[in-house]
Amino acid sequence: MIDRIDIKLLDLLQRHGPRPAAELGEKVGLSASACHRRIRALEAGGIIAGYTARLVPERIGLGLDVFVDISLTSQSEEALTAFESAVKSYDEILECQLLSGASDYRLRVAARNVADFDRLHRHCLSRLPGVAAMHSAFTLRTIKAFEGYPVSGIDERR
Amino acid sequence: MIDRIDIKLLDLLQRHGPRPAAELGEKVGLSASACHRRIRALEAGGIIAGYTARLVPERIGLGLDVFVDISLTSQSEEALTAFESAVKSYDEILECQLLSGASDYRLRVAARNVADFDRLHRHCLSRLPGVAAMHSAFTLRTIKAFEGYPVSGIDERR
DNA sequence: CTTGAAAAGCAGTGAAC
DNA sequence: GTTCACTGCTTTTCAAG
Repeated sequence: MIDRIDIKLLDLLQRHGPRPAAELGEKVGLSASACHRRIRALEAGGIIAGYTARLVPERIGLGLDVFVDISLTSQSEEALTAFESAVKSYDEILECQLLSGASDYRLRVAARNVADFDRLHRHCLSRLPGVAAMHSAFTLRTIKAFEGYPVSGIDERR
Repeated sequence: MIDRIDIKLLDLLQRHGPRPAAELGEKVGLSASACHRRIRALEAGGIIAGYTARLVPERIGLGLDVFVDISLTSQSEEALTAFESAVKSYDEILECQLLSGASDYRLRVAARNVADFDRLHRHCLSRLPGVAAMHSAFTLRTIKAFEGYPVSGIDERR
């Protein structure tokens, strides 16, 4: 269902967005309309969820990137649900996963600076329900920022 | 320099990508060309780094999301540099940060499944230079996936 | 059923106000 | 910041493989 050309397309789309489809077609050796059809198919097939602008966090004043690991006092269905819906309601929480291992949840938070993180901590993190312990780790330096999934290996992976 | 309209624009661009600028303009109360000019200014100002297609990892066979925390045997300049350039060379490593706290580095890795992660572990992680200890945490469930920075608070943050 | 060329429509782009 | 006009991309159509 997904062939080499689709993989190339996905790679280009991840790197450069939906810029002139004709150009994309040229790069993968496809006519403009054929390329257009494939992209629409990838969108319709739920492989492409949508398109976004990649913002530079420093340039919008969000220079501090923090991981917050949290364990809960209770693992009951209600406790998890309450915690998760609180997490979803805060825009400042960028990501949240339930992890294997020691801590239960890992959040990712962006703040302007340490003082702003303190504000976030009081205003948002401390209001999350059922928190037993919280541990923050600051990003000192980003070696590699997320820039898309490795798509070239899809065929080997199927 | 960045006003309310820019903030609205950034928010829309993060959510929906660079889709018809005329539509964007309408939503923020701007003519098509005024909107276009603002977007170009945001791009030229380095606030917008580019555009990407958001892929659904499960649909490209990458159902397993893993954090790998790593500490090094040496903190020397050379050791850090060697480690970091190795990290950058592997496409399978999606992200990498230098963190405060116990572990030195945190990587994020996407794999097809547990067996594929094992392959990655042997083929890529174990080849990183100067690793003293490695600890992996699997994402059991994603409560909130990254969908852009909270842009509405920028003006308060300046 | 799929592909590519061409036509029609519409959005992006720049100049003038 | 807006209007207008033009260029060029996207999208549809249609005919051929």
